[in-house]
Amino acid sequence: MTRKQEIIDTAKTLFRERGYKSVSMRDLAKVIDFKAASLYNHISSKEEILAEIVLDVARYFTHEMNIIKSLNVDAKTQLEGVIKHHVDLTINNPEAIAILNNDWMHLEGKHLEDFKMMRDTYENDLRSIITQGIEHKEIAFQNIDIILFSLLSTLRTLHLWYRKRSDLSENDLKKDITDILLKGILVKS
Amino acid sequence: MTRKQEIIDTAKTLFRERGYKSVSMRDLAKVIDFKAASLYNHISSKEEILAEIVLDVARYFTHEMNIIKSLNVDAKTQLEGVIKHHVDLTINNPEAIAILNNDWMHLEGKHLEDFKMMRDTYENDLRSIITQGIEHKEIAFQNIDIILFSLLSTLRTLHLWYRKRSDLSENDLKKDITDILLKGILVKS
DNA sequence: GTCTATACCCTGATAGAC
DNA sequence: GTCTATCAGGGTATAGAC
Repeated sequence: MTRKQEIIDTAKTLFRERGYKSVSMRDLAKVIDFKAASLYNHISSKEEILAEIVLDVARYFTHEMNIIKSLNVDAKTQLEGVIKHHVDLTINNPEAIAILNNDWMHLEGKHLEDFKMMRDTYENDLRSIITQGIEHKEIAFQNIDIILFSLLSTLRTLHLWYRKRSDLSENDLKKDITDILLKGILVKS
Repeated sequence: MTRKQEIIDTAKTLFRERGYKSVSMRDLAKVIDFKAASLYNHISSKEEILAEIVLDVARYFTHEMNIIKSLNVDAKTQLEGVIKHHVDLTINNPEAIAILNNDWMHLEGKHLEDFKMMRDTYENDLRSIITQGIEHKEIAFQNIDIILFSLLSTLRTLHLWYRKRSDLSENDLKKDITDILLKGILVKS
């Protein structure tokens, strides 16, 4: 692991616990037994650390969504795929998801622009899947935005709950979350 | 409106937009055409402003939950009541809900303790309602914590979505949210 | 690549004149 | 009750020795 990666990993933990704005470069340096000035040999600014954390996850979500879109399967299967990769990421990188949720607003300039673009594209792609599901009568409930909102609310805050209930196996979690999110949406078959 | 209330109302807007830690007392003072020092004639610290905002909402939720518990109605009706007062508060005080979600961790001492106590009590009350619903066969899905999590995730982040879709009437929002949250949980009748 | 020293600015908060 | 002046501390970041 490079020094830069060590800095980012440490920042992930601290940013999640206390929030980006509440963690100083001195705090960060202390954890890895450095002086704050030394951090700047590996990163160019505090905001760069935030951007690496947040944009990395955002790119991952974008990538996964593109795979799902390319599969040419029905809406239900696509939604299952979306839920699956949210759960995967929640388990493998909960800090990054928490930071993305809470501190994306502290990105600056092009980082902020890129983030918003990826987020909006992701939401639009998901909306398209839902619309398709309604057209093909796979989805019963008619209000597209409410479905979109309800799905994303649950998936984006999953990390808060997995923390308390990490005794749940990955597979059980996937099954239960998929059940509760889709059974209310899908036409009973 | 007292001066103190004016300060708190202004803080609500700023804290929501930029986060508690990113808003300085000078920022706050500037908006209401004050010098920062003058704020301290009305409030004793920055954290007191946060506490007033957050604990106010927390007390409101606690109060509403106590009313619902006292009603002696079935679980479905109780859940509808919970959803209703979340929607009410989202429409009437979205800033406070956003700040509660994002910045409660910056409360200190007794304020922090009180907040956590009220939050935990609320979650336990809601869990009891769900448990009761399962026992009385009103609720089909069996995993109590997943139901609790899914409900609260959606209700707590409703403010993010109402902002974008404030064209929705209050009643339509209540109906649609109640539908999507309960139809997946309740036994088809 | 890490350190010490430090620049420069912003922070919450207080003292005391008016 | 508002102001000016100020304090003590902490923020990000850089310069330059080693």
